[in-house]
Amino acid sequence: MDITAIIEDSFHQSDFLSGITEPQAADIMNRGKRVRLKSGEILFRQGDPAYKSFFILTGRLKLIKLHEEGKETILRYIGHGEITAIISVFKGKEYPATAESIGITEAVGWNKKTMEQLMLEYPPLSVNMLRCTINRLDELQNRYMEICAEQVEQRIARALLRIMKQSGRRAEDGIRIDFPLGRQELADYIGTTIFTVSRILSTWEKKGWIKSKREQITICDPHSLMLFSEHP
Amino acid sequence: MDITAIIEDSFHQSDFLSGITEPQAADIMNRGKRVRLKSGEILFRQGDPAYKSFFILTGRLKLIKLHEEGKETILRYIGHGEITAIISVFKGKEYPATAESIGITEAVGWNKKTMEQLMLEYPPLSVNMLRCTINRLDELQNRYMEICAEQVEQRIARALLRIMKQSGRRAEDGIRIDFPLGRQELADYIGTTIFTVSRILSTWEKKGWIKSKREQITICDPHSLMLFSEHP
DNA sequence: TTTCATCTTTGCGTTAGCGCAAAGACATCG
DNA sequence: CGATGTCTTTGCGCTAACGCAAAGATGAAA
Repeated sequence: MDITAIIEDSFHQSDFLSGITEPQAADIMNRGKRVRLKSGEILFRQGDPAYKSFFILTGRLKLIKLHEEGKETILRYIGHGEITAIISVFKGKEYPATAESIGITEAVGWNKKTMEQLMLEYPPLSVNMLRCTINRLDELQNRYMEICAEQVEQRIARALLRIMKQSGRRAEDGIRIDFPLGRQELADYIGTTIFTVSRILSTWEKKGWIKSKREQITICDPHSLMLFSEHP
Repeated sequence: MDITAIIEDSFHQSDFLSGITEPQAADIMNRGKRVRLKSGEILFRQGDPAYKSFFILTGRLKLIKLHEEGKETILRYIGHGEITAIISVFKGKEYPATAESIGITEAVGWNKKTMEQLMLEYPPLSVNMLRCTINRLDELQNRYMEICAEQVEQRIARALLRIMKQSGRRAEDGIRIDFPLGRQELADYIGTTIFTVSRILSTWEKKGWIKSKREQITICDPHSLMLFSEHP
């Protein structure tokens, strides 16, 4: 896919580029370094010095935080038009998490110096970055509250709905999550085990709320799921 | 306490004011509205339109997020030199949480317009706000990972240590958390119940790691607690 | 000092969810 | 096509933590 086409595509929905004209966006993208990842490659690794921020053009990243004991937690999925690792604009920081591609993924990366320059030239960028960060904080605050206050079943419902909103595509039988999402991953996203996720998805499938294959989930009845997530 | 003295005090440790000179800080503070709260008053309420950001001069806030079912989660404690509700610089947002004072608390509040003006006049402010937000996101990502990967006992240990770092004061018998912190609050902070917290603190008290009175905790042996939090 | 409200502790029964094991389903590759 | 590796399901026993109840401690107010 050609970069101008990609930019045009990302352009209209990107929070990061709001207030930026299309030619300006093209300039911004051209001044970063293009990265192409196959599926499952690591873009940056938790603990490494954070020297670049990235903007997703196509594909998707999974942001994973590793616990000492080996368990991993999925902080979020990052889709096209989104920015990540903003932390690199500050000195001496490390990446707080690992980013792994899901499917073929293209991104643009800027180092600290370039990003500082861009922020000077395009003032909306700073504010956009602040807004993006605040939105993520807000989302995580909600998830934190949920994990504190809700039972596993309810949290899985909310997780599915959240991921559906961010990455759902219409299919004939419902709304399909458009990237491979295994039971273990869902477990790592909400803080439970693969067994519990599997059991719960099974019961929902019997109720007709969802359909699922290996690493593939379709929500057939979002309404019921939503009702349940609010009044389990 | 006189405002110039307060500013001088906050000044040297405030992430929000880094890169700002003392007279500039005084100007910034004078252009906001001063607020004085008794203990337990609400500064802003979750769901209300977010029209002001606040900087804490003295005292402390508790940031609480309410769940539908009435359960509340404590997102963080905000001490002097810290800023909160940055979200108010964006249009049409609501406060995502409630801020309640702990002890007599003084703050400065700026509305969107004033804050925008200040950000133009003092460029470091934007970057500082971004850094503050990123730091908070980072802290919450850590807590999220912990709640996903660790057992209650370990999480209480980490919570105590975290709060100790942020609000601990030397006392003869250890490091005392310098604001009233009840068992229920600690439970709301890490996502457990008052009973479990009470039981665990009791065992630690028997081991001599902590001393505790009503709403008052002193960490006598931070080292043991830290070892435990890492290798339970 | 007594009263009252609030906070804390502890015992005890219950349970949601964990974690292992083993079998089944599915995709990939030679 | 069979073989292999990965993902998923399900049964089963277990335990960490919950949640109630009731008693005890503490501080503030009257």
